[in-house]
Amino acid sequence: MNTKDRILDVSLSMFSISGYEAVSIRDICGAVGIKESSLYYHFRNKQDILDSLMHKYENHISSLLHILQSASDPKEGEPSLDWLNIYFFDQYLFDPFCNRMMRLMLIEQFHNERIREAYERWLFVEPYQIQASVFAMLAKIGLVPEADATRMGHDFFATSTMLTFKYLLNGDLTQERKDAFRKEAHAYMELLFAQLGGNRNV
Amino acid sequence: MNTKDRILDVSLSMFSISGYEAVSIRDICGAVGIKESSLYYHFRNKQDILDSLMHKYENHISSLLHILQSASDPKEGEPSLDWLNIYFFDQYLFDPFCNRMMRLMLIEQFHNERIREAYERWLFVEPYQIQASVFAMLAKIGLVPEADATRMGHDFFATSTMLTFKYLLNGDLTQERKDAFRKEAHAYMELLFAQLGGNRNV
Amino acid sequence: MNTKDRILDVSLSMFSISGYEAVSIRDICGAVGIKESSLYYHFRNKQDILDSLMHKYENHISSLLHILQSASDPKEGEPSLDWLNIYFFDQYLFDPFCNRMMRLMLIEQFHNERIREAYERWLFVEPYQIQASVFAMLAKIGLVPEADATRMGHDFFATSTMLTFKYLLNGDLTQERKDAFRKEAHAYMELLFAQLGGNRNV
Amino acid sequence: MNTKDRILDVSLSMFSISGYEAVSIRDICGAVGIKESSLYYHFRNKQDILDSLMHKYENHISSLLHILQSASDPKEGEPSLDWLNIYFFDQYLFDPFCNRMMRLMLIEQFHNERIREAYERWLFVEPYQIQASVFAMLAKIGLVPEADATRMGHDFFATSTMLTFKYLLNGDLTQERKDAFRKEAHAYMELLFAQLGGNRNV
DNA sequence: GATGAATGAGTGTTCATTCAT
DNA sequence: TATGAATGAACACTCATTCAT
Repeated sequence: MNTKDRILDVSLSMFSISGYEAVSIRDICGAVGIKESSLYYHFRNKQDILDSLMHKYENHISSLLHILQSASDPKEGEPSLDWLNIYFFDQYLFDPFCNRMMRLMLIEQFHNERIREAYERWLFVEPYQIQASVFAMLAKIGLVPEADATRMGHDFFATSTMLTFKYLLNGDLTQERKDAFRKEAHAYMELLFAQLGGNRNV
Repeated sequence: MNTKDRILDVSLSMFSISGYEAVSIRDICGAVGIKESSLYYHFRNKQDILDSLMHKYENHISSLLHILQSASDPKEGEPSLDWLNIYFFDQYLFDPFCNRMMRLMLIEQFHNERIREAYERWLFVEPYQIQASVFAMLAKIGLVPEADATRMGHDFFATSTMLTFKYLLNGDLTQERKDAFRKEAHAYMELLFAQLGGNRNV
Repeated sequence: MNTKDRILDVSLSMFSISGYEAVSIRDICGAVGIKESSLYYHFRNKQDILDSLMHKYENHISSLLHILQSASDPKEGEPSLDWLNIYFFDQYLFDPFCNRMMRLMLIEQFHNERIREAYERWLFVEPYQIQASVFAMLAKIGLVPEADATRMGHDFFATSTMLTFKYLLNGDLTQERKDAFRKEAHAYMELLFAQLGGNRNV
Repeated sequence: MNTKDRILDVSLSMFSISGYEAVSIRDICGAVGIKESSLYYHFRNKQDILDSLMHKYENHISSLLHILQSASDPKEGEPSLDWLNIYFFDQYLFDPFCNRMMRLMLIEQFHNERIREAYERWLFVEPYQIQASVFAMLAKIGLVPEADATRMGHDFFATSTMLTFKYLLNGDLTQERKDAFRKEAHAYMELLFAQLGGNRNV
């Protein structure tokens, strides 16, 4: 990893825990192992680091969404818990970069308008829309009764949001927390699909 | 309001938006209208302001819980939407002091162990236990089937937590956000109790 | 002298020699004998020191002009070399504060518009107008032929300006330079009035 | 123009306005369009740029003096306003390089001994000697009475020095300022020679 | 000729805090 | 209760400069 990326990496780790203001350029450079003046070769100023992180996150997310979009295509039949585990949990919610960025947006939501909008968008608006389109798709392919799709989507959104804040954006992201999150999420999914009766590979 | 309380008030307003580190003694004193040196007559240091806020919040909450406990006593029959509106929404979630304190704990959750514990406790642990005891009570008085009490409690907790983070701890606490919260919460309650059939004054 | 005035005094000494940019807050505070942070109790920032000096100079000059105006009133007969020595030389051109301020304006004429205007005004515009009014007065009281007043004023202005730049705003303001200035100025005055013939107390 | 000359050109422009200290290597390289490290291929350090400028100026001046010396030789009869316009005004006082160098020496007169000496020499000593020799020559060829030569020389020096500081080393060197300078200088020359009576091509 | 990457020293400025009054 | 004056430590940042490529 080059110096610029190491600065970004270290900055994100620190910002996502202590907040932007509480982390000094000294702190970052000390952890990266460079002199303070060297940082300014790579970034115009402290704010530029934060902006670069936001930029990187937005790129990351949009490429992730592209993968998700094709992966969620129910060509192989139907969504499975594997899909949830691999794409949604491991590659997004549990992913260190994404997780730290969510924490950063959470605690720095008032830092500037860009972060506010990103926080609102990626923690609430987009997740809501994604579940809506997923459950609409499930209804279309007959896996979920049309009449229940909206309600089930709401519940799913509420539960995954609550679990995210409770386990993934609260304290250290330990294996215990990931496991607890996964366990409760899976239990909820079982319950959800149990309501539908029938046998399927959730 | 005396100087000490004005300092606390102003500090909370600022801390809950910008975070502890980003707010300086200068900022606080400027807003209160006193010189920086005067602040040290009322507080030992900056941390002491934060500690006092936490102390005040804990007192506030415990007196609120006492009221709630007696008020939620189903002597008058059963819980109603009035109860939810008055005690839970207006006096807790929407209350400026409580709301700001929740924001403060949210964005300063890593500041020290006390705040971490309070955040964990008041945003996740206690709300979960309260709903659990409420739904247990509802089951005991026959309003809710024993078999459904746990699941309904879970769902209620997930929904109210999600709505809290989405509407009340995200951006300014405007009337629009309060209304949106109330509307969605009530709609959810209707749905929840509709599952039970029967007529009641929820 | 209080701290604020000592800061101004030291700053002027340094600014007028090395220029604003070349003098650091560290330099100033070192010479004054205070810590750098203490300076910011008295001045908002470095620029504020320069602004205060300009403000002080403008006040000083205008009060000086008031005195000059009444002093130059030819009630006692006519202007004399004493008047020139006391009011114009000693209290203005040779005065350490005024002299340093002129140097400062000279070398910092491009620093900002305020200094540019002051430089233009106090080194060229006002001196020209003052000599014009003085020679007009001399003509009115018959000391100088009407026909020669304008030309003599021009010459006087040219000579005193040249001498000022050559001796008083060039290198250290030593006694030698002051003496050289006074000598040449007096010689010029003798010459000037010699042209008029007659006997007078110049 | 090669890179080295472009650096000198840009540096002089900036130094003569803001002063040596206020102009950074960054500023210069930004304006030239090279990276900071590249500058050190052409100059040993920042001071070396200033030294090169002084060196260039001294060369320029001495070659100018050679031309002047032969040109001022009254072989063609006598000095004319053309001579003044072409050699003294256009090629010296108004010349962008010379003008900027004079400003630089003016505002950086305390930077080091070399600049102090150059300032003293080229703004006061040499101009005084040149006029002295010119008027001596004029006296020798009978254009000016022996008795008046010294006084006229003094006056001429005073006026041209004053006009230089007032119009050419004060603010931007606009066409207006050049015109004002030329107009006043010519008017003064007319006056000076008018005193001598007779007819000549000044 | 020019540059990418780095650095030690220094810049102006703000920080929370102290203390005599 | 409140403030004027001060301070050590830290702040983000810029400086001129170096050196391998």
